[in-house]
Amino acid sequence: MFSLSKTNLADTAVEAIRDEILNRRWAVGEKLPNEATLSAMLSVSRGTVREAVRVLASQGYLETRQGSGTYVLSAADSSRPLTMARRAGLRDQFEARLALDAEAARLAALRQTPAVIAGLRTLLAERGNHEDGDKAGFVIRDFAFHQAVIAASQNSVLICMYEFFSTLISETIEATLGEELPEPDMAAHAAIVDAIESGDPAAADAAVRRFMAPMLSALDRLLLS
Amino acid sequence: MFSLSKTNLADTAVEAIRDEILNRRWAVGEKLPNEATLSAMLSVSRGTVREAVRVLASQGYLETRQGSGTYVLSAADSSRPLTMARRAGLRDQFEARLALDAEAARLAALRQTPAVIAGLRTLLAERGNHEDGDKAGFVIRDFAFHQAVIAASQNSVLICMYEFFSTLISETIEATLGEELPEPDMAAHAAIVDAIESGDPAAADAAVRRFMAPMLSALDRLLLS
DNA sequence: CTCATAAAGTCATCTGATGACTTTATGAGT
DNA sequence: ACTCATAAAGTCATCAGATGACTTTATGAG
Repeated sequence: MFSLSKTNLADTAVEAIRDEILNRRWAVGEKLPNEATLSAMLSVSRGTVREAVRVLASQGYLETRQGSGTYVLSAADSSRPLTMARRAGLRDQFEARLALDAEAARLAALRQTPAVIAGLRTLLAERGNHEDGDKAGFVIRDFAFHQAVIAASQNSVLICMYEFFSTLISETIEATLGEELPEPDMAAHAAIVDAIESGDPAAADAAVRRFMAPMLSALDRLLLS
Repeated sequence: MFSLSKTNLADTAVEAIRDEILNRRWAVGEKLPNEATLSAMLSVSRGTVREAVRVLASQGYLETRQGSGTYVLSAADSSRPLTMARRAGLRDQFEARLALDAEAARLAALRQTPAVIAGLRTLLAERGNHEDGDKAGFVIRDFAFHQAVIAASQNSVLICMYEFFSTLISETIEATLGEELPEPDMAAHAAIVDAIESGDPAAADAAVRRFMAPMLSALDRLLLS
């Protein structure tokens, strides 16, 4: 976790410059000192400064203009969204999942076909029930089912969002196992598929909310105690 | 949009190496040729190769081990979700926005306070109406209002998702201006705030859906014609 | 005051060299 | 044969200096 002294100079330089940017040492649009000066400030060679600057440029913090200088492009922490989301409370994670799952179910209901419904039922059958044994495998199969619901929405942006936050979502699934959270049973899962098959978006939305409700209220009870 | 020939050598090297990684030229865990060989392969100096490798290492593709070599860490395209989402159809983008906005409105209704409601109304007043003049400024102010609704949900994951896809969302807002899409007026925006103030999550959800419905159906008409 | 031109400033790239670390080869001792 | 310390080779990390390309600023003639 810590990288005190064991990291190389270039990475140290990246950190140093990034910190200065985030601390608004230079305003957005402002020009940084030239490479020679930076190299003197950080006590590293110009080549090392260039490696650091190029990394920060590739991450959107800086922009170099040949013949002119190096400029601050943005002081926004681009990696913050994901890391912050990971640190967020479980309650927040469930609520965010609900937003994606519910909307996807709505769209899936509007666009359902017999083939897709059959695919969902197959995945549900393969998923089986959780029996303390293969926890990791169960998480994967459970996630596959939920991902298939998202895919059934045929909305590429939702699919991307789900993929982007997939590690997060796997963690919420994992959290329900082995904890005091009620793991939704087969019937609750099947209800979602049934609602999608009915073609009624509101019903599909409601099915997902009924599915998540026990977990959320159990979570509230845990947080209060 | 294209950067044919105008790009510098180091960026070209990054592209070249990244492409080879994504095309599985080297398996995950496999060692790349050493710096001297890469520099010969790409016809650039060793320093340029180092800059490229360090960028790819900072993005999680490569890992360098001093004294040993450079290894492929992952062949997964980490930027795919965002770029794919950007390429998605406008309809998909609106639907995804609806998922986040609707759920955020629900939560905001549950957690509303007079201060937050007042803040939303202030933002709405500042936003004003679109009058052909300052298009960029209007987009920023409109986005600020929608972002404030998300913030009112007090859900950090939703806030992160919104921030992550903020460029996408700005584009959907921009798309409604100057196009044949109906731009929701002040009353439609105010209705969302009113619903949140009422404290009824279902009403807040419905308000957002009513808000988006005209845009979605207009979009459908455009796509059919 | 205008504008072409020179000068200065800065990044882009190359070359060569040295140090640090890792991996592999070696060979003596058992 | 086997073990293991040691040497050798391979590789990345870093530095220093030099040249070219591009941008910005200063200059001076008209």
